[in-house]
Amino acid sequence: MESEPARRRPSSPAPSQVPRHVSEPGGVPSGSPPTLADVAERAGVSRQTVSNAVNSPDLLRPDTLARVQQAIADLGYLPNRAARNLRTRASHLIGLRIAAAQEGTANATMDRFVHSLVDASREAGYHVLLFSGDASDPLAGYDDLLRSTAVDAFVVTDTYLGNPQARWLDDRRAPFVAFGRPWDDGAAGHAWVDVDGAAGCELATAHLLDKGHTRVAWIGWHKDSRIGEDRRSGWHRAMHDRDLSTTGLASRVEDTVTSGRSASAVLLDEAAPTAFVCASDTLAMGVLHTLGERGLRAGDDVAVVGFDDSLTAQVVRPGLSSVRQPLEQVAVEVVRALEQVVGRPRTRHRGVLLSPTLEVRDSSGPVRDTAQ
Amino acid sequence: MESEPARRRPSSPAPSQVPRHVSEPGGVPSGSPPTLADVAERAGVSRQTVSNAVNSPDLLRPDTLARVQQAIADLGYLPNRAARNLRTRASHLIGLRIAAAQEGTANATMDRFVHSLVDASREAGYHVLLFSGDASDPLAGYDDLLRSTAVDAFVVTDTYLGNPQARWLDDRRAPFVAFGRPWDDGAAGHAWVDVDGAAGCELATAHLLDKGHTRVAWIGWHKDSRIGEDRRSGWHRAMHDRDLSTTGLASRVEDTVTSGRSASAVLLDEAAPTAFVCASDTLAMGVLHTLGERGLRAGDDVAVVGFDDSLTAQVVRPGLSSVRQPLEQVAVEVVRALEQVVGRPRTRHRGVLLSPTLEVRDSSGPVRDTAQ
DNA sequence: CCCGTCGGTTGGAACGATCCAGCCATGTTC
DNA sequence: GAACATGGCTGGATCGTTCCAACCGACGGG
Repeated sequence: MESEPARRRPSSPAPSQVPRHVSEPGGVPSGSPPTLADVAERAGVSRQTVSNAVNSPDLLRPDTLARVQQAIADLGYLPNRAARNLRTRASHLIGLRIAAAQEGTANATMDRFVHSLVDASREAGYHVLLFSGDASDPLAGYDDLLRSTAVDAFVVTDTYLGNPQARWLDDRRAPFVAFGRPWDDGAAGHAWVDVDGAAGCELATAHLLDKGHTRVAWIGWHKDSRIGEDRRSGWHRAMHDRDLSTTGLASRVEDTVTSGRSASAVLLDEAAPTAFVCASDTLAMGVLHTLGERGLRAGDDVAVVGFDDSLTAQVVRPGLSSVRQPLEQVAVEVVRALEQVVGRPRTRHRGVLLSPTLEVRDSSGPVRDTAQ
Repeated sequence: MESEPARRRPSSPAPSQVPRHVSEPGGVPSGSPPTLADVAERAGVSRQTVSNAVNSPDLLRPDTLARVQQAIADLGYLPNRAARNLRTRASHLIGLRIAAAQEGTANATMDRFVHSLVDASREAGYHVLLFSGDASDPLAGYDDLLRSTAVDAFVVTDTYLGNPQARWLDDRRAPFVAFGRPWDDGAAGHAWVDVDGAAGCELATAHLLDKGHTRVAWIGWHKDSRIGEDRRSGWHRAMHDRDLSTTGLASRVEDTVTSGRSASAVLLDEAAPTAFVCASDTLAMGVLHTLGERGLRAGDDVAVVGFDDSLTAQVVRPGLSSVRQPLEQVAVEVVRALEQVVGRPRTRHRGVLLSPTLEVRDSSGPVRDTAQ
């Protein structure tokens, strides 16, 4: 399926170095996989000893351990998950709900985050289970997975609309970590990890101011978006730190390309900004449209910075400068918090706030030495 | 939904035995979730009868069924996955390996597919378990999940480099469905679903020819990419169907924006095409760059069509016409095939080939009535 | 009247792991 | 030297479900 040319070749020619249990005529395993009891018999020990060899090797005498490990290798034994899950009341699965993909948006944050989370989880011995639900019911799906003990914990991502999930999960003592701050409820005691959007926009704005711009406009989301207002505050702070006025320079719209396009057109007409900082790459793309329509060159005539460092920002021309969230790091922190949370919910946890970085590309232009 | 909060009250005829999952002062359930035995006791039947009520309701007498269902509802019972998995030797989980995200590429295919697969799976009673592995070892991860019986089946996606996974999984009799044809091995008996890339490119090319273009160039991937060659053949076929020459009009490069940019520059200089069909949106973006540099207007002066209908294609200006894979449909077919495959591997399966569609945007321009 | 059939229901066993109490040699202590 | 602690290992019980053989009352036919 993948749109990827066959650049690399499979390195090893014969990928069949896997030790299997009872080798058969064709070298192909059949029948049921080996169990703990099989290993125990082969090694001449009890089941529990095999279990210990797997889970707490330090309990065994070195020679016994070696004998058991040999038997495990011979048979290609791996513990049966279902049995282990049943006994330990844990699934080693993390539930992640993915919302409907946003077509027509440049947003690729989720994709990158999911991948990072999968990687980070693996190192902690977890796998990621995906489920979906429509945006109208933020709770759908969680309940069933929880009651059927299908997952050990959740990672909650869509906290942008205030997060009823957080409170709901907290009420049921379900272990979870949120990617996103508990905007509504400062007293919420659950674990969370977030990226400092204000700092990101401050970074972007300062970058533009350093280049000599003085009239930097903001295009963001509606006022009821906490994330949007947070990001906006970064722009506002950077401007006021240098005693620059922001009046008439801000616009709040929907997160679509056309909104960004019309908002930037209006701003250019009414406030004559020389640069734009946007709450998303989607909006920034709208700005680029406007500039193109007016024959203005992004980067040279008017600078633009987006937010999310989407794939689009990377491939569009001119390259779109953008604030990049450290999603790999977020995932690591989320998993770290998860390990704290599992088993003992309801303990208070500190949130983790990470700083984004700025990817500078041509849309924020070459260095200007002189202002105006 | 079954998201029933703890509003249930202990029904009027004061039950002497307190159900373990009784609602508490705060309305918050605590302790361990109710089990089959709890439901059985409350309904005054045996465990097996409750099990039947859940799995084969038609075996019960209507009045018994009603009584059991009432008890289930009262207690908010949901079967424990681990126990069920252990007994039935099935996890109701589908393993999907996601490769490292490709930065600097417009590709968002995987994202869309994952989402579609999650939706399609849910309707079939499955969940999707993600795992990862680096591209160097295409087999990593599969083995462990298989031996630990963590998943029932796999969906294999990265078949672009020939798929050693397919053969390997086939050898172990592991149930799986491939998204992507078995290019190497026409005799492969496993189930697969794929999108007809050739048809897509033929569609794109015919669309351009209909608009009056006669010199339509191709930018694709290296010759050892089976997918690339397949897509190319669609362009080739469309051209030859109308007795148009293709000599000097094709270029094969890596899947990067810069490759697309330089390839299109060379083609414009040497073969003067008036339109481009590309094997990916990434390459098409490169073409747009070249046009921009030369002051040519995409759509008006030179037409461009990409492949994948990425988010970038949707938000860039001018909108990039692109071949769109019916991933939702692919996911549905994959799950359908999966249901066939699970339980009885090694039976031969027919492949399913789906047709992509063409999303026409401004980059393939307004209708031209006259050729030339 | 008895036997066979059959729909509906039951209790015990099993799935494959871990928990837990206990066992058995060794040492250690007074 | 008896009493006790200790490291290393064992066997039975258990997690919560489904499979399986059997049971039971009712019904119909010979």
